[in-house]
Amino acid sequence: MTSTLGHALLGLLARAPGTGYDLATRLRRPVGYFWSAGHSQIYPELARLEETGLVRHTVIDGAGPRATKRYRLTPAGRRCLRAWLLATTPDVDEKEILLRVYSLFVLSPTQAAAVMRSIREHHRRTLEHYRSAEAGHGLPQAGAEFGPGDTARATLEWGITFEEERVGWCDRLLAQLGSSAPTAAAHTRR
Amino acid sequence: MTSTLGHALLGLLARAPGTGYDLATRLRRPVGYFWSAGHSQIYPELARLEETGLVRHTVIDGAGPRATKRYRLTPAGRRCLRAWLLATTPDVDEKEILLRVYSLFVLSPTQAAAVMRSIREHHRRTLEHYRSAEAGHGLPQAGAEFGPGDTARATLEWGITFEEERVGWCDRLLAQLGSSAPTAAAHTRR
DNA sequence: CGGTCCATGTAAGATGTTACATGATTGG
DNA sequence: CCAATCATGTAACATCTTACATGGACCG
Repeated sequence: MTSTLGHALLGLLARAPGTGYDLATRLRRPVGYFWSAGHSQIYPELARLEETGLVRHTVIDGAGPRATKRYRLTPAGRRCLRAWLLATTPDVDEKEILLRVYSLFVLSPTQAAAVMRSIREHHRRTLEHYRSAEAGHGLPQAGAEFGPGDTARATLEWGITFEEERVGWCDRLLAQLGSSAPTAAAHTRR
Repeated sequence: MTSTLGHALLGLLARAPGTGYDLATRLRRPVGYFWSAGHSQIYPELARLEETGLVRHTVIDGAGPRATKRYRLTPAGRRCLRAWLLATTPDVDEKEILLRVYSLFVLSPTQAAAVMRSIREHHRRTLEHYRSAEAGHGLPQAGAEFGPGDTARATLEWGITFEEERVGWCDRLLAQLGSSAPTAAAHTRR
């Protein structure tokens, strides 16, 4: 029911309470390194989250012509965030994956490791797909001229590099999580 | 004036003519590795491109209850695509960068190299920014507990790895462009 | 005879961006 | 005095996703 932006806000509020304005700047940096939203999206979303009982505000004194509202996460909001992180994800997009990782600290290390393993698996599968596309039907081999085949190959190679790095990144995070979890051995050759 | 999707379609048609349906599948794979659009976006966009004179269709026989239309790029469409590729871009997003590279073959190697250098510069600057964020004010160092600092660092490290790889990728493409014809002529293919 | 591929379109809804609107305080 | 920062909201617009609608050909 709750949108991606809603979960992003819950994740930010899980770190510390804040005003809508504050959340907007915290979205720009550091979350903004991979995703952002304008304040015109944030204010209505906070109102919606409050209606659902996931956040709650108290009026504090501050600048601005209207009341300054400090929002904080409710226990129900924290439960909602945890449930979202643990939900089996069909085919998530980039920003959502990074957003999940960003909020992963609300879970126990064991649960966090489980989420990371499923993210790793997702990237590993995509990587396999790209590699078979590269080997398969294929892009014409580079000739003397720089042509459509070269630019198509360039974008595919980018995808391969990207996914390889992502799998490695997942592995590093899993190691940090102190998981003795055996990650399906024998990974990425190339 | 023309949207990103419009330029994507022009880029696809620069490779080969095709129906809307065909363009939709060509967007899914291989372009879809980094960006995609549904047919409900594509059909109206093709109509708009035709109004502007950037594409033109001829009715061919095919399946479906309606007329099957094969679209092809007009000379004006090719000019528009080239102009878009060469336009100085303020702060482009990921999908747009990869889309540019994908269509880069319509430019001369010299022009393509210039575009790649500006893309490289963009990534290098972002990388610098991330690195100073990492060194600077900073994320608390890893403690015994896995906490918000660790997930924030993880996403930042991802950004750094990502941009590093991108710069390297640009360099490899530039090398390929350099070894290809340094002669500025005969780029009017097809 | 049911599913998938071809093929084109419209409509409704969610999400994201840009602009309008207001106003106090602080610093150059 | 001009600009930026804090602070909240609405409105209009662009874009993206999902669903509705139609129908022939071919395969199992």
